[in-house]
Amino acid sequence: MDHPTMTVRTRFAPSPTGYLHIGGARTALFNWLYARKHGGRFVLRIEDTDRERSTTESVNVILEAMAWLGLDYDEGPVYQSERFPRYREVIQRLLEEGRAYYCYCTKEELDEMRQAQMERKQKPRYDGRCRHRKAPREGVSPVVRFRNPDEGAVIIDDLVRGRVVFQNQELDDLIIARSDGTPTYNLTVVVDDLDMGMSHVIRGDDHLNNTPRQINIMRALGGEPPDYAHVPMILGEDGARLSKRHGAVSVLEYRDQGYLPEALLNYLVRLGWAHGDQEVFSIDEMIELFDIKDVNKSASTFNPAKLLWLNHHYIMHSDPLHVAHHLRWHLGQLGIDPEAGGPDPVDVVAAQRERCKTLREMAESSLFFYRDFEQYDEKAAKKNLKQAALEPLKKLHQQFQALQNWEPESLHQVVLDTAQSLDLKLGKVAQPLRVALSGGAVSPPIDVTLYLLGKEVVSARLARAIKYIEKNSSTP
RNA sequence: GUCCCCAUCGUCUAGUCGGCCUAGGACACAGCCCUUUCAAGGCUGCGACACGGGUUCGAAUCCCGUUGGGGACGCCA
Repeated sequence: MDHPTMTVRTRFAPSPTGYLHIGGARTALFNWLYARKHGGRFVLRIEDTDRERSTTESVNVILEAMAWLGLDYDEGPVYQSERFPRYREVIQRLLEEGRAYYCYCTKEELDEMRQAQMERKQKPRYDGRCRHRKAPREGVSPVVRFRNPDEGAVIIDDLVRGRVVFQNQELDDLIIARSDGTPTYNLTVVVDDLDMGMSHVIRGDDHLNNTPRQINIMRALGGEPPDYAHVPMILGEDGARLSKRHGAVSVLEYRDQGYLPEALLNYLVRLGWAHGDQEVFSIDEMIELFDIKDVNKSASTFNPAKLLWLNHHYIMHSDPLHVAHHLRWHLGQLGIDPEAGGPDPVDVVAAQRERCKTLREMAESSLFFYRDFEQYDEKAAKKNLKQAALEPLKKLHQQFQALQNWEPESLHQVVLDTAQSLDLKLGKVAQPLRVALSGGAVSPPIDVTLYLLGKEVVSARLARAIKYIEKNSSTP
């Protein structure tokens, strides 16, 4: 099976008509993993033969998403729009060899035919009425159809589905060139998979039905079909195919929401594939353990909650340096330049990672480290910044100003001592302090928060809080 | 409608050739513990072999059917 002489070549072939979605990303991942595992080559091909719908903007978004995911390709991107001469040549050859013919049927005629077939409860398919037409029809620019075999069957030994058999009678003569001469999908895929020497075609389940047609064209061209692997679809929570209405489906949207690429990859690889009870896989482990033959046959439902859990896991357990790299980007999105002042993002990551499931969330709840908050959280202030907090805060203010070494341990001791000396429970001191410093009721542990903020900022914010209490709790 | 495919907890899944499965893990959910906030962490609980027939000493695992779901049927890819 795995001939050492035969190098594995896989490809990801999106059509640039939108963003890179979750399902496409998983297909890309599977292809990438398979190539990497076998020391093969991974090719990126842009299927932009439909000029109406393809945009360069969409190409850029796809490339950006691939780069963010870290799915690097060894060849490409190859643009099908640049290979039209080659497709024309192949179409011409099929025409000359009688494997294809011109069809002059109008769209109206075809619609009629289909409708009639539907009414007869038949599968709508082209009946081949132009197969033997000799003369062109006036005023109609023809399409080219592939002449599909009438008899026999196409057997596909799919790497994930097993053997699937299609009767040629079920297939019709599909269009391989539009009336404007441009090639269609089923032709370009075949030509490219052959020309590019693909050894394995790993793609979505929705292409399973196209496969026998493609194999027939390949054979007509004298080519040997690659191995196919049709991976199951990803469904939304309502059981329908995953789409925009199920929430975020674009890869870059996940980036923007604060997901780590490795978390998304890890989630995706576990959709339809498992290795025992293991849930977390590093990229290297995926490459080592993944095998397309182990992919499940059934569709799986996209579960955002589990992705979120994985993301949190990666935030907590990855190298803080790495997480900080991504956090910087998110801080930047919020208009913060961490280089311009404030704590090192690496320290922020260490302080925040338990309580933030996304980097976006972490960036947002870390804003107070980098700039003054506008106002106190209403509830938190009402509960904590009241008369009773005045004395503790004043005392803390003094103590901190007098403190020589600004370290978490000594800061911790100050808070402890203050509470003790005032005969208060720790919460009565720490919580008002937290609100004074962060503006809200939630922050990293108070000593860490103090430490990261620095003496100057702590002093200023305490002064602000004291003033706030004095102003607000003075009864008129 | 026709063809193709699929079927284990709410979700992702484990379940090597049928026995070790009174079906395991993870997410979610609930409760308890820990606790200076929020978390994190620990423990416990809830919860599935779609249904009906076979085959067999024995089936989640094999066969058939039913039902349910998905996909394809385009001068889209």
